[in-house]
Amino acid sequence: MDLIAPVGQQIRDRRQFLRITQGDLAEIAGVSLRSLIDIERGKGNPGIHQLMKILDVLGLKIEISNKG
Amino acid sequence: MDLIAPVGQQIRDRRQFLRITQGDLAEIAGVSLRSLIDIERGKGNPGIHQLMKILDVLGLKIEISNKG
DNA sequence: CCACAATACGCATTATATTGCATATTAAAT
DNA sequence: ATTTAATATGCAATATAATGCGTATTGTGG
Repeated sequence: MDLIAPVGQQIRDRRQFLRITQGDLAEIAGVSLRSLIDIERGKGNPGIHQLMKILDVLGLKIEISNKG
Repeated sequence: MDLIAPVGQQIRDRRQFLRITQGDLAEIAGVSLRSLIDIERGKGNPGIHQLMKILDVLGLKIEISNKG
């Protein structure tokens, strides 16, 4: 049931592209390092707020679209 | 702090387009009617699983994209 | 190899979402 | 206008996410 794994991967990819650590991203986004780690790893079930705080810092956003 | 209001609105729009009730959608998606109501209204902070269960039934999906 | 930084995980605590129930409000149909 | 369905809200109970701490593992530069 690893529904958010792809989302976590995208977050990680983008973070690494920007060359910032999990610790820094977590602090800037205002979430715990622990939470960010879990999200990147596709663990758990983050709230949409939590997710948006992180995406915001990375210059990303959530979109709803039709399924292929 | 109504971050998910637009998401809720999209869910509602799509549901109404499909002419199903909140009760039916909630049941099919496997979430409580109460939760669906709150999400459509932009209240609270649903988990991504919760959200995906609903989007799935509606033939919608979450995408991560660059911010404009 | 060694030291240091970054990432990861188990566990307990705290914060918050989810749910059900009762009840209210709103909308639709006859 | 009356009845019935649909949508909405307050509240209490339960489930689950978020966090912090300690520690382990992995990665990286000297």
